[in-house]
Amino acid sequence: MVIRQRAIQAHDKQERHHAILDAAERLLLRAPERVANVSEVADEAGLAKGTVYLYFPSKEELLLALHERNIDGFFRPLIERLESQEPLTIDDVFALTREHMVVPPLFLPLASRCFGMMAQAIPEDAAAAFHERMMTRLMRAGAGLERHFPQLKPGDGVTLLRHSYALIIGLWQMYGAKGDALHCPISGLPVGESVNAFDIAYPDDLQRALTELWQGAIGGRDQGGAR
Amino acid sequence: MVIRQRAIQAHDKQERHHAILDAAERLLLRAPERVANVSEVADEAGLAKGTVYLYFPSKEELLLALHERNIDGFFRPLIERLESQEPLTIDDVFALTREHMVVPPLFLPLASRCFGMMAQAIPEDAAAAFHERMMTRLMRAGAGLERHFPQLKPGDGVTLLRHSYALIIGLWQMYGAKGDALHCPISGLPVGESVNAFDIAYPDDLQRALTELWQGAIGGRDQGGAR
Amino acid sequence: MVIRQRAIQAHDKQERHHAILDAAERLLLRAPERVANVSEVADEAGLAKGTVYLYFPSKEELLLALHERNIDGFFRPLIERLESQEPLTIDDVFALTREHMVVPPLFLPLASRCFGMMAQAIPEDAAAAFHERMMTRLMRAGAGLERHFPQLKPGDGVTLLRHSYALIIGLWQMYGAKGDALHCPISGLPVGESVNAFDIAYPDDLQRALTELWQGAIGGRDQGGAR
Amino acid sequence: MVIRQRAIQAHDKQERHHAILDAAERLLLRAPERVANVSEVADEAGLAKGTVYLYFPSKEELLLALHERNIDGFFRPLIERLESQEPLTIDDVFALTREHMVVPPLFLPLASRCFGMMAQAIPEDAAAAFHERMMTRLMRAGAGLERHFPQLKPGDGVTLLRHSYALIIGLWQMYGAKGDALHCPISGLPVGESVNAFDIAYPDDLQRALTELWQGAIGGRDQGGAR
DNA sequence: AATGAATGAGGTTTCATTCAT
DNA sequence: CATGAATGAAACCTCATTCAT
Repeated sequence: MVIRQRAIQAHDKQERHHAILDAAERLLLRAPERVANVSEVADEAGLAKGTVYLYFPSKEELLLALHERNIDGFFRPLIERLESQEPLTIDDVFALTREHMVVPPLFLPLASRCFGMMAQAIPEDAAAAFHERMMTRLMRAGAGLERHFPQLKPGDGVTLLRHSYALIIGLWQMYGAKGDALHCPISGLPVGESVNAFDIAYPDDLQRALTELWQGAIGGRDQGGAR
Repeated sequence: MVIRQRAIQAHDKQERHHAILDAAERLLLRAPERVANVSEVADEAGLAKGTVYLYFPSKEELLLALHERNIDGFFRPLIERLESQEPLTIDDVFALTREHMVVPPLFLPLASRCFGMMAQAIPEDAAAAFHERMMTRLMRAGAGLERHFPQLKPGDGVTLLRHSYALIIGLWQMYGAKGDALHCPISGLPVGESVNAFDIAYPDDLQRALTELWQGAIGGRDQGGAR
Repeated sequence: MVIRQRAIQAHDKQERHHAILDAAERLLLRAPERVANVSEVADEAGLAKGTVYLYFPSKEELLLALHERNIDGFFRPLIERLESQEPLTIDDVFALTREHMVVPPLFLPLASRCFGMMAQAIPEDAAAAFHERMMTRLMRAGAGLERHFPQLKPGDGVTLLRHSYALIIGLWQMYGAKGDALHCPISGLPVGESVNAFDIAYPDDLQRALTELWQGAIGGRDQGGAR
Repeated sequence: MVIRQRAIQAHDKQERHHAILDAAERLLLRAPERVANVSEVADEAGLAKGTVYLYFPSKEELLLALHERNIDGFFRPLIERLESQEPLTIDDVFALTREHMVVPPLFLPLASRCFGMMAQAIPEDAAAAFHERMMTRLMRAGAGLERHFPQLKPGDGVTLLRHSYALIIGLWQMYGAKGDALHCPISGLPVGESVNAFDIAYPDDLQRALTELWQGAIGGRDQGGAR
């Protein structure tokens, strides 16, 4: 994809921002385990290497921006749903999770990588700004959760979201980058034919784990959304 | 540390194996966030770089071996306890977890790193062998768990261990390498003073998360160890 | 600094020329060791990067123009003084040198840098033009010198100026950018406490060196200005 | 030149050290104005890039080492001569200067470049060590000078060497990298045919400048070596 | 068995300059 | 005239691994 025009309007810049993220996304989809270098991203976006650095201060912040876009793709509909009047069950939350985090092939690998990055490769201030935005999302969603599930005491909503996220990421890591075949729970390696006792895929495994977590936190799932 | 000149006896080789792992462990303890390079490990072990490669086929497999040693430090006492006649409560399991996984400063950072490695840097066959050994441990522990907690159906023990492990790792990653201050659940960044609603440390947070998971899986914790 | 929108009159162009040089000068004063990049110069001048290139064909020629302005600040009063009827001593020349070359913090670092540039970064014709202007100044000053110091044969005035300039620059380089503490004569490094035999600062050191040079060329300094 | 053997003996390492310096020297001779990159140096030496970094911690320190080798080529015979019983004239010193600093085509360009480097690219401790060695040489030579020229008071020998070195470098810079044709005294540009009033080459010009400097410091040259 | 010298791929970022608007 | 978005060359250094000794 070759972009010919210059991005002079703020609007065009937004668009170019997105175009670069899109390029990174395509590369990541093509080879999720590899960390594409900026050269490849630029090529894929039809831009010069230097141009990418006009839009993102470093490779790491580019990846983080992509991750945040993914995150937003989950939180935006979740919050919207939570803040609507329509009642909501645990299964509705799980469905949203599946739709926006589990099914998109990029969310989990990228989230996993971003954990490692934040600590070392993202400068303090950029990290703090990202953090701020995350917190806002999280607290809105947590508060919404508490409204829909009266069993949750103040603060429990955020905690539950946090624990769920931990489970989603932690469990995903056991399954490795493929995400469909069963992997060794601790090594993350695919289970060979000789040991197929736990023949279960990540989505179902996660569903079960989350159910148990939420059951422990909220009680029976049937109570969800009760007014 | 001075090493005997040559390791010819099998026993000596075992010893040198351990000496290298010890060296890697010391370096990792000294700087948990850094990945020591092979040179440093060799120096620390009082050996030459090439010698390390006589005992470990690659840097990654060295780290994996260290991780497995840590894992074993958890599973050995757990299985021993599970296979003894003495009754056991959920809290006993949690206490073992804390003692062997949470408190040792190396376990979690290394486990976290190994997840990333397995997918790309460990060759198929080495991974399979590691996997085989892990499976054995896991199934013995899972079976023991099922014996002690009759609410668990066959296979549930292993599943519960697996989900717990996911939670332990996933949650730890949110707290970053420090492990004491609270970090943003999604960014992994420390929570500033302005947002201190979740002022809780990893060990307590994990305890709560595990409790809810096990409660969901087993029922009230008071039922644990019931005969 | 706000600049009038467009420079159409020749006068406005001159003004903008100066504004850019002023900006470069301010930046250089702020961080003498750094080479400011064109972006910074443009920003400091309140202009766009491209605009700088309307006034200077390259970054190097911009620096050279600034250097020439500095040079002029020395030659103009020197020539004026030499061409006046008032008698003049060696010390008068040294005082002018100190005032216009040694004291201004920019002269020497910039002169030093320009030497390196001329050889490789300035195109032939621009260099020749610069050269032409320099020659004019130099010969006028040299001739004036010969008038005031009859010991000097024709051509000696220019030569003496040339050698003095070499000494000024060469010695300054030994003292590095700081210019106050003594540095190793050959390495340019500050002399540590253990070797403080030559505890002397650049201005005094230079004074002594120039005195000796002029003494060798002219004879005793007391003969200067003799009629 | 391909080097096949490994440098295991200390002696071989010295040799390889030299081989790398030789390679850098050849490249510099081929294109004095260019700064060869490490890749090229390695190629020229018949080694891999990494190997060069085994012997020199950085490109800058490599160049500095080359410069020091040059410096040594001047100081070693100078000191030897000064410390021998044989009488010595100013002209003898000038002859040594010419032979070891002016004639070798690399000395001056490299010295000039090293001035710029020391300030920013050489780490403190390496610079200090270099400095220490320079000081030793300089003080031995300065003391020897004072022995041969009794007009010099204690400390004057070093000072004179220092000022001479400044003149050598400063004047050379005016002549640019070519070193033979006349260049503009201030711009460093070659003097075109139209302005050939100062038709003199660097070696002669330097000779004259040094003569005047030493004359100012010591007195008539005929007094040199007088007992 | 042990050593450690040699290898060389790999990826980031800067910034002078151009040119479409 | 003025802008500033886009370009892309250029060069560094690290370190896992190999293999000659």
